[in-house]
Amino acid sequence: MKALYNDGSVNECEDELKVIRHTAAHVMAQAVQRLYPGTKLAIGPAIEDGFYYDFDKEGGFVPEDLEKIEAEMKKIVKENLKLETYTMSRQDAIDYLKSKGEIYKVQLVVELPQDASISFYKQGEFVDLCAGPHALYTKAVKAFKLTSIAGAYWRGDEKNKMLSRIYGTAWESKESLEKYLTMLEEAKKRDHRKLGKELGLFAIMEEGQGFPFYLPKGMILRNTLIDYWRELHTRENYHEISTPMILDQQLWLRSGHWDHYKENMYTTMIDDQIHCIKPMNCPGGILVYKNENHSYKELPLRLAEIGTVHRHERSGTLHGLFRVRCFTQDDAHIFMTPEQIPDEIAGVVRLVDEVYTKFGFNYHIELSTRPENSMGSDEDWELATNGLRSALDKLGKEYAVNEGDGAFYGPKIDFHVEDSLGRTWQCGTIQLDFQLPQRFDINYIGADGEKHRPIMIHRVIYGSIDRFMGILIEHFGGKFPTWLAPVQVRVLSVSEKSFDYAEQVAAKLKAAGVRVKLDNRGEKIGYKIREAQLQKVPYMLVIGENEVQDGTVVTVRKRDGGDQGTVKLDDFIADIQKEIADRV
RNA sequence: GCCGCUGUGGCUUAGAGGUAUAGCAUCUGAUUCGUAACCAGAAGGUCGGGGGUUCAAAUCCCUCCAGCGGCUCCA
Repeated sequence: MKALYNDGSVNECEDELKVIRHTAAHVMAQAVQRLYPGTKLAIGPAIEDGFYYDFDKEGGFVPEDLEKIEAEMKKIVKENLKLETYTMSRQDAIDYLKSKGEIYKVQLVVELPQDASISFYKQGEFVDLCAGPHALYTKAVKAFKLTSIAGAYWRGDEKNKMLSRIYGTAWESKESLEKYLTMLEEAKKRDHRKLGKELGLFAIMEEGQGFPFYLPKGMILRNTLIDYWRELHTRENYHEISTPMILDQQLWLRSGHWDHYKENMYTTMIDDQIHCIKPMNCPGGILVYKNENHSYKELPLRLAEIGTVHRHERSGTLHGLFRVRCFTQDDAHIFMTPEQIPDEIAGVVRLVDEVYTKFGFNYHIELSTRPENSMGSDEDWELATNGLRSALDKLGKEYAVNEGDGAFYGPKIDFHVEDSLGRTWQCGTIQLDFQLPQRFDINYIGADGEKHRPIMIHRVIYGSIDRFMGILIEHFGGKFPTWLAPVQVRVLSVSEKSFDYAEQVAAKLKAAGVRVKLDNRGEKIGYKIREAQLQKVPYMLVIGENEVQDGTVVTVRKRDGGDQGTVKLDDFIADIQKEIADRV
């Protein structure tokens, strides 16, 4: 596709969708200004999957406005206006925008570098300050839909005025648009908040905003994840500990959390002394390390903790299990010598890879560097950042760099998993920390008999077990593999004549370590199957007179494969036990 | 926190100033049935909380609470 660049040239564009979406944003702004004269424009970029434009309009927009705007946009597309571009001198641009009352655009021009070329794009009566590139004609915007209205601060700063943002999506063809909208529908069906309710996994109540309740079935899923985690960490020579939920404020002053994280911490008074509900497990882990003397021979020392933390997140940011105020980390703190850094990082990266692969996730890695408002010296930060970088390079892992997104005590490697719908979520992280060992003055005795300072890694694999569960629910759409399924088998009797045998079958399965539920209600078999299907139980065993007569067989129905025919109960048990043990 | 929208029995939902809809789930009875919903009946709601307007409020107004979308993508 050819695009119009702001030097006036027409060239093949690199990113067709981006050009279409950016032009769609202009078409939308044009439609809005036609329908609601006096509406001021802020910014309107192309984004992933679509575009938005921020408007300053008295009274904002209501949902019905979207239809009107969409209709006007279709008109503009049909008019097939030609896009033109031209530049203005700085002062002319400011004067022009001022004359039109576009105060936000004026501000944008004022903040542009002195030597910047100030370009405008024009289509019909509509003119917008813009760097382009854009489509040649408005008809390029042929497949679009406005999706939502939202508030957004001018320049993303909450001290500024709240503007009205309209989001839309735009594609190169009607088919792609349809496909995208279908994907959105599918994502909605898989929403973990919806499935969590339907499958009886967890609940969030008004009485505890951001504090999830786990229901019996959710608890099975959660414990199964923890069992798997424990097995791996035992194998990898981690030592599991548990540290208190509430600790004296002095600890948090020393760790630096009080300075850097105070607004997110809950506190409580104990005997007139401020105590903090832990928002992180690290200070506790350090106290455990400090509890005794250590030799270099013990290093690396890997202390793991299934640690529940509480953080005050702003009410508007809460979201199901993805963003909560109480969650449990599969945490570990590794204390080591500087020489051990590369191997330890590599070990964690391999472990993360093993776990994510087990769940069928693809993932990508990001390296986050020093943020503003961080503690420690430049040298330490550089050393730590290079340590992470070289570990990743040595492993040959590809990664993106996220400048300024590190923790306040050190740089980090983040793992972003991609679910079955192609969305990504940050889960695992490895953080290198030179600060806390200093602050707590921890050390080990080296081969030279002298004290040395260990280096510390903070790492999680699931991240938050709660969030990971939410991701798993959406990733599998509630259809968990057998080893994770809260109920693995439902035994369904056809009629009263098979109640007794059904009960025996269920008892045998239970004894074999299978999570089984017996359905001996006086309902038709079709009804029982429907309910088991809706609950997404992997296996259903239909028990009727045929099975009773033989006395050793069951008829198997699979959640995804339907009727599997009749097999020996012992064979079924052996197969499902293997499936569960292999965690496939 | 901020902006916008929403809030009706456990769940999904009708209702837009005049006595609270329906389906699913629940309970009771009947049915004994072979791969996604058998039939009949019953019970269940101070319409998110509080305040106001009105002869009369689920419905209009104020306020608080909660949920949802967004506030990161920078002409």
